Amino acid sequence: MKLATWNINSARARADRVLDVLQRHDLDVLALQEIKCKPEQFPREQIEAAGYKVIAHGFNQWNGVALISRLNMADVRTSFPGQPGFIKGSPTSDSLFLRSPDPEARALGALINGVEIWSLYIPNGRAVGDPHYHYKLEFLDQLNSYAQSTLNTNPEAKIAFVGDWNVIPYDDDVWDPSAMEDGLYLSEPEREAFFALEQTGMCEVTRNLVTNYTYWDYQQLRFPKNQGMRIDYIYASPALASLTKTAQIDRDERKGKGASDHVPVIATFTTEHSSAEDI
DNA sequence: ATGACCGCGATGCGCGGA
Repeated sequence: MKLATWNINSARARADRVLDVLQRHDLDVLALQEIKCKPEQFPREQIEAAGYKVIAHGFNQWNGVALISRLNMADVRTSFPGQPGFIKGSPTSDSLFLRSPDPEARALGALINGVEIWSLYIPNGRAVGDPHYHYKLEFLDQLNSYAQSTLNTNPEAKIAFVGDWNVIPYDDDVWDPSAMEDGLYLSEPEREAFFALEQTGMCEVTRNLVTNYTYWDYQQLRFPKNQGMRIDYIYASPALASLTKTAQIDRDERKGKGASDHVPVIATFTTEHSSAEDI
């Protein structure tokens, strides 16, 4: 199975690039973040004509996630158990948290070829100590709890958490750590919440196979100067991680007019009944 | 050139992104 994750920064503005990426990399599954539209606005015609199924989840111009797959998608869910919501004016205290009954469109899961795949858009956090920062940490903590309980029930489960994590795990994952406003993305609580997934057995599978950034800001010539950040990752459960074959980043996708500020992160797994090249 | 923010909805800017 060839799986990619990509923060597309508007599906409508980049419909042609989505189709290009699907076909250029011969993807089985593409998880998108920041589609910035409602499901009925998603540009699905060309993609479906190319033989893919599309599931989109979005409420408005903010956030939004999607799954595109040439394989069947079952058990679709638009939030994970415990996923927090955000209510404007929420207190910063962790104990008085933010549990809106309607989480934002930041998670979409489906069972594809025996793998439970989640397209995830972790909250930005805005600033250390901001209510959105606590929201971000709670989101990661609840995702961790979900992984833990799922793997407790079935240690052999094949699970993939893919997406835009908005965390810089190591200082080498950014061109200049001091450039981050007040240390957002690299604060210890954010890193601890990111790495806590490893304690459930989940493993980030691109770390040792590629060294490249996945995001370059549109401003200040960040891409030509290669001043980027590596914040898009693929976590896999033990049963899936052991099947990892390759990982890559499509850096060329950042070039030219009309690029997203993120590039696709791609991994292949030797799962059964998938594309011919996986045999 | 890989090149000097972008997308969205609502309008003539503000918000959010990172």
